[in-house]
Amino acid sequence: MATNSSGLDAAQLRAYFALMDVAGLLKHGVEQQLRDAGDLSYVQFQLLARLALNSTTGSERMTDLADGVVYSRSGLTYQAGLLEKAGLVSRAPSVEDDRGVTVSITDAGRERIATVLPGHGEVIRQQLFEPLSAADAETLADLLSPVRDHMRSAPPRSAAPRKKR
Amino acid sequence: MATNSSGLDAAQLRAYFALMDVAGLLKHGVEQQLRDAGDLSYVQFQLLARLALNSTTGSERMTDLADGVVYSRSGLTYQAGLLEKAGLVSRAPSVEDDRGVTVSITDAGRERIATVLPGHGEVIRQQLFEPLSAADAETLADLLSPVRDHMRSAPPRSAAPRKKR
DNA sequence: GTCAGGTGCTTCGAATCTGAAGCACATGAC
DNA sequence: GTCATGTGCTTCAGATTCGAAGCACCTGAC
Repeated sequence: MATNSSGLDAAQLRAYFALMDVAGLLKHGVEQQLRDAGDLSYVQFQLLARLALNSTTGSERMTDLADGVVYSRSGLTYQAGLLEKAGLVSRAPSVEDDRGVTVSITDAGRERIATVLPGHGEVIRQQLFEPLSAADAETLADLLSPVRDHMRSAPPRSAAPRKKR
Repeated sequence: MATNSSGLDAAQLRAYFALMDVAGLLKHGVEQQLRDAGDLSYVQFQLLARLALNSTTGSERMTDLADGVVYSRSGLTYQAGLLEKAGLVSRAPSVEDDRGVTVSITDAGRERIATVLPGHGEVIRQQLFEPLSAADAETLADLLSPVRDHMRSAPPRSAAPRKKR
């Protein structure tokens, strides 16, 4: 406690730094693989993966996507534009809400994900899980999943309340 | 295993996604606090903190800083420039190696860190450790520290080998 | 010495990211 | 209906990021 006034104990500090470092390094590694294997950025991969795996229809509204991925709305507009230009997703006005835009993954998008996934898993396995047992992985998941839920529930994520006018 | 070809099992997938999500959300929260409390970006905070806490002299070479923080060299040059302009850091040619630049934290830099740290810890505690027991934090640290070491040792981090000429 | 190749940092240009502001539609009060 | 307010998305300007190329110095072979 001598050299810090953060109010965190030693174990918490270790955990915090390790977590952020691992996530940063892992993102780097993954980003490289995705670029090489399928010309995708990490965000683009997340978006496609979410559309491909996380929903039965392969579509989702922009806001839900932005909230699912940790991302700003304007950034999502930008990336959705890139993905659309690449033919991996399509955008259409939402049926129930004329303001909304529904993003759908295309067949090309699914193919791209399929192309990239095996290598992706390989990188994760080598970089993240190499030093971890199967039980460790389970423990890690059990530890972090509640944290994610806690974080997601607390503050109003990407949709910050508008300022007064 | 039906819906993915990543080669990762269910627990690994959960752990991977939870890890990345938690890190992303946490970074967001921390970034906001740092901006409000001390007008620092996350990277800037990392750099200052590393200088303030991690070394006896309060100085370090650019490359070591870049490797310590997960960061590109050119990005570090940019941020070091900002920090220097803000008076939080000073740069001087290295003594032993005329190519090298030694970055040192200034008194103002130390003050800034001290200003920001308590609130920083508060955010971490609320967002990250709220759902975790003391034992959990320890477990997390023990799980992730080896992973970080593994990742740092394997690939040639920020200093990618130069291409042939 | 001197030369070739390696390393430390910066510069440059292009890509990406963000918050704030803007536009269009939705919703509810009246 | 009309109005005030809220929400979904995009646009915009500016900040940040990265990799590649450039420059200066260092190191070892000769």
